[in-house]
Amino acid sequence: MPPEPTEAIEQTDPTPRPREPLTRERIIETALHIVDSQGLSRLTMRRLGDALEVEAMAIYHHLPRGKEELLDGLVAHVGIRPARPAGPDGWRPALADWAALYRARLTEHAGVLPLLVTRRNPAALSGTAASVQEVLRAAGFAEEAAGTGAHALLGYVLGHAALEARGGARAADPEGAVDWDARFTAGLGIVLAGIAGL
Amino acid sequence: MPPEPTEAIEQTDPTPRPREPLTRERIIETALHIVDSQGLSRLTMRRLGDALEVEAMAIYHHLPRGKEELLDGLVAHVGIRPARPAGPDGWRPALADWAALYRARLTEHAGVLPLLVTRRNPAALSGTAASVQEVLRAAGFAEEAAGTGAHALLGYVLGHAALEARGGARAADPEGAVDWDARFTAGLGIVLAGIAGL
DNA sequence: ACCTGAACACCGTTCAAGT
DNA sequence: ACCTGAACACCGTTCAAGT
Repeated sequence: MPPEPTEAIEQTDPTPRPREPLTRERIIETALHIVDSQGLSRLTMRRLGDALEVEAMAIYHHLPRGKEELLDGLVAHVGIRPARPAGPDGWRPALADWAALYRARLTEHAGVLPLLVTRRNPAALSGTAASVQEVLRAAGFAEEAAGTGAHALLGYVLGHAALEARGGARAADPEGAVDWDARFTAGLGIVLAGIAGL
Repeated sequence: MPPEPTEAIEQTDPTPRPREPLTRERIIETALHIVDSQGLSRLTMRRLGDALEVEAMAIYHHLPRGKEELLDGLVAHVGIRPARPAGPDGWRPALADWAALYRARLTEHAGVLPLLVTRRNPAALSGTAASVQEVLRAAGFAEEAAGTGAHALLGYVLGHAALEARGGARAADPEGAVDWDARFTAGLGIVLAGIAGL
């Protein structure tokens, strides 16, 4: 018995099912997957198109500013902001939780870290700093102290994540491995204690 | 009276004088100048060759690993390490001075900041961390405390420089300009006080 | 030893064209 | 509206060749 025609076509044609439609969200998530698995330098519009099963030029229809907009999207995608705490003394655990979570996301997606430092996406980093400052201000800190604390904390988290992500910075410790979790937490304690003393 | 022949040649020939010979040092300094004035993205081997009045391919003779080696050279060129203090209590001013100097270099050459986060040049950042840790260890800190302090301080300096360099991170301060010098010094005080309490 | 010229395999992006 | 194909002006890097 000969095979049913349409079935035979479906088996030989390499792309039988209609593809999921391209969206900004799907493009950025696929790009992040490439960065995580292959590194930032291997994220090209052509390779991204391949991963999306589409020609590279189709991406420009959803991200008119091209690769610039793609990289800005990656930065915004990994960033998170602190939640406003309930009680008046809740700022310290709230910021400690946020810092731990932010650090986890940054080390998880270490490939985007250089973008945080390069991109002039004003909303990304300054918005995060503003949120931290607002938490401190709501807890009763003066404007200037809240600003100092926000930059000290965000700076520490970013910088420590950079040290971790590079795997380097072993700090004269040739044989033993550094316990980065413990080290981050200890440094975080230093910064938070210093902010409390403002 | 007709002009003296060799002089006439010197006036019409566009490249009369013998060029300074190419060296690794001169290549890296010229590259840094391009990064400072035009941005990291405009540093290309061809443009660097133009600036050196040489074909791009000549650079490979002095930097066999090509652009990779060039970028590593830039990172090493802007980095500085803390000096070992004289007295036993000198660690705090010594590290404060170093931090201020390092921050100044990083913001001056903001274009190389992304490279510090990207480059897997193990000697660059880990060597700096090791030097800071050694200053603390020599001041009597235990191994683990010295490591924590070194990473906290270096992390803060790197992260704060990143916040500054992006100009962003205005922290809910739409109208007024941030006094970055004062803010860096205040945050540095927080971190150093925290280290002293270890 | 040091530099050049031509070539290769890539990039990001445009633009007219297809459906 | 959404995607494609061909083209343009660039990249980093190689390699044989010049001096």
